Amino acid sequence: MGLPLLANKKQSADKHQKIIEAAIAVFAGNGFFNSTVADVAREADVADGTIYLYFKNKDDLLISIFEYSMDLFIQEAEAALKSSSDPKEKLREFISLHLKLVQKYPDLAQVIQIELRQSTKFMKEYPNEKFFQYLDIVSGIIGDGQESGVFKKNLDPVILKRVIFGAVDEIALEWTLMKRKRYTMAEAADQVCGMIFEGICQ
Amino acid sequence: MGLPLLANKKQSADKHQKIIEAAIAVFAGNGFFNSTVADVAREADVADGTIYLYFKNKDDLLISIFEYSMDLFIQEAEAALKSSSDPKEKLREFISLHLKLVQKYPDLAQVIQIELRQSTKFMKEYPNEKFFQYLDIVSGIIGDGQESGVFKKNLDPVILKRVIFGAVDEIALEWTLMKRKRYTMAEAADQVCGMIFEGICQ
Amino acid sequence: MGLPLLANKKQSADKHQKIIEAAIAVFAGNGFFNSTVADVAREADVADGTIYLYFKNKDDLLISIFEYSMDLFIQEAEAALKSSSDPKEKLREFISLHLKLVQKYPDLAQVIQIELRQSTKFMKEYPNEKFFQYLDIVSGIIGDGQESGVFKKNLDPVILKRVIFGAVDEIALEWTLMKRKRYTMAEAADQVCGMIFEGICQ
Amino acid sequence: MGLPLLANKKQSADKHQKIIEAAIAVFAGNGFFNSTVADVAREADVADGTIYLYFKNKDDLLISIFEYSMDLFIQEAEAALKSSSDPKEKLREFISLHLKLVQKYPDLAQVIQIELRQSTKFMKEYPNEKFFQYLDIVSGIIGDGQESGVFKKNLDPVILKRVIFGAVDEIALEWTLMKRKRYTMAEAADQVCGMIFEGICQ
DNA sequence: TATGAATGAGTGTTCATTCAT
DNA sequence: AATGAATGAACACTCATTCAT
Repeated sequence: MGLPLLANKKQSADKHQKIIEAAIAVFAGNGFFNSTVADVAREADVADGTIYLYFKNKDDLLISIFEYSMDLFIQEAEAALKSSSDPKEKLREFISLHLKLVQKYPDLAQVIQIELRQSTKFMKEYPNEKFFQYLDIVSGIIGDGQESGVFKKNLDPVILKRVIFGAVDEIALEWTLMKRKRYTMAEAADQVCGMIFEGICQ
Repeated sequence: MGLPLLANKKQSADKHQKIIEAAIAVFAGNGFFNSTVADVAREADVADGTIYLYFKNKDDLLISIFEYSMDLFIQEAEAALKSSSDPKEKLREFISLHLKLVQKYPDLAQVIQIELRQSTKFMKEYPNEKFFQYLDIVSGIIGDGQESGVFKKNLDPVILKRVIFGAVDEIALEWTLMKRKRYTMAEAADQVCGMIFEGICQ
Repeated sequence: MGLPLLANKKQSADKHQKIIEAAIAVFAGNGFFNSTVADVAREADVADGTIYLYFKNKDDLLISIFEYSMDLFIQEAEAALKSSSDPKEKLREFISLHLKLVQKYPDLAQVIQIELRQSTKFMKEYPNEKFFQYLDIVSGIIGDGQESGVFKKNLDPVILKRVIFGAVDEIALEWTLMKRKRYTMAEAADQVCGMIFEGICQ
Repeated sequence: MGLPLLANKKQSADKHQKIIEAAIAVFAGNGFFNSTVADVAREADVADGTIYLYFKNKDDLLISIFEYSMDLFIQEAEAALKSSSDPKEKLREFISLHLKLVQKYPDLAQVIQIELRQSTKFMKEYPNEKFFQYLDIVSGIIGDGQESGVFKKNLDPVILKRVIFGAVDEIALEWTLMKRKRYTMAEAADQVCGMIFEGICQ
């Protein structure tokens, strides 16, 4: 009696996951608004109605993708950042990781970067905690660096975290949309780190 | 005989402009997909059908906003950049200008930054020349700076222009979406320039 | 002062005629419902609004075509039927004429045969006098023929006129729609007359 | 487990049929172009969207009516024609049957005769096979009759089948549109057969 | 749980008609 | 008389969501 329940729970989790993954693929391919719930259902190989057993509505599906992916990103980031204690190395690691993740999960990245922003409703109303949590990894590193004297103290971490995220994310976005890749992610990471650390002036 | 024609032309241009402006306001407020053509018509104080006398369809309206705004941005940027010949000053001017423009035309900025990116179709299919033209102002400045020895030569202008644009645009985006402004655009411009020019390392 | 008026009247009549002819061409090509008033205006080389100076509405345009064409058909039929006094010859003449007219005015024929029938409203509500007048040419001939003993007296002219018209009109319709003509109208006229006069039995 | 599926299939077929019948009634009453899909839905007592579960679009509904009715006609005709082997009797049977069918399914007949012809697109583009199949029943009978010497050999079956169909169909059409019936279908059948077999000449 | 047929509100778009010029 | 810009009602079609099975 316990086992079947467990089995069901697992099956249930599997189906939830299956739908999430289907939604990521579908939304990345066609855009959130141009995709139908039926498209997602077909991709996930479930009935339309089944989606509503796992998600409140279509918007909830998008939000769930976001939370799922931010959890994934945060988890991977925290794991990766343990290896080093030097703020500079940590920041390099973070930038490199973000770009790697975009490369590893291109559909996911596209949904996050493009489709999510589309929903003004989402951007304005949804308490975007997970994203701030992700961003705060950056401001944490900056704060540590400023304390230990590695980074300049006159730079405002609130602004800086956005500047760094924006720079890295724009590169990631371009890379996602580019058909013929003109540079590797490793090259891009080097360039971005170079610029952020030392600036562009001679 | 010539005058009425002129008047008509002007009136016609006025109505075109009126619809564009209405669309910017509506799309910024609700998002492109959540706005109806009827909403735009109401805002522009014209009949629904009138929209279709000036624009092919709803998508065309979005694209027109984009072209209109990029023209505006490019024009303002070129005017502003004439004042100085120092690449560093020019870049500072450009960054400052972009942020000022976003502040001056917040609805327009929001449509460009958010609504436009939503349309995967748009991002993937529309030959995004005007945007590249805008971006190329940055790579032009970088190129000049590298030639004259002001900027480091080992940085790839193709990547760099994106990094700079991403950093600036993310700040602009956050500022647009922030309800209670926690910093001024001038402060932000200083911080961004500081980081870009000299880097974040001590 | 008299002349310009006359000239205007003539010009006015010309424009009326021009619109009728444009409407015939457009409706024949695309069907009444798939054609727009603007299409007709363009074809007639007048402004959209001008159509409404000469016709009450789009339906009126169709009815006017019908009346115009039936007048034309009746006029040509009456002229042609004067030449002979033999009912059999007259009927042969009528059949031949109808087919010739369809061949001569294919667009007109198509509008009458197809587009007119579409409008149930028209078929049911419009007092279809002109068409009955045309049909009555046939019953007149039959009546004469029965009186003079050329045609069988036990046939009901009311039914018969329809049978004959239906037979002829179906041939005309097929001929109008056929792309590669497989028989000439003269052949068809011969066959139809042969059948109607002598029947199909050996 | 099998039964519910069967029930569903049957129910599904029922709904398809229900919509077809509603469409026939609505199109016959108002004409295809003057009827809305919502009208059909209301008549069929289903939601607007349901129509699109069974038919591709409004045109498809019209075409489906056509195919449905031609199948019905062909089936009834083939059944009726088995009883006799005499070409003359067979032709009489066919004519009588066509008129009876029009009387039995007046709405259907009207849609076929009138509404279908309206759509130039349909008449020109739709590969009208079913209708030709129906017409070919007539040419088959004629061919047999000519072979067996019952019908004149100099008459072209291609033209003749149209002449006969046109004659019969015009009678049917008039009868459908006539409000006060001035003759019975049986009378009409007799008259038509008399004329077709023996001609109108004394 | 899972299904998928059914729903019906919602919307982009067309076009007959009007009317100020 | 003639224009054609403007109107706004109308409609085909879509799709998120529900619910009986």
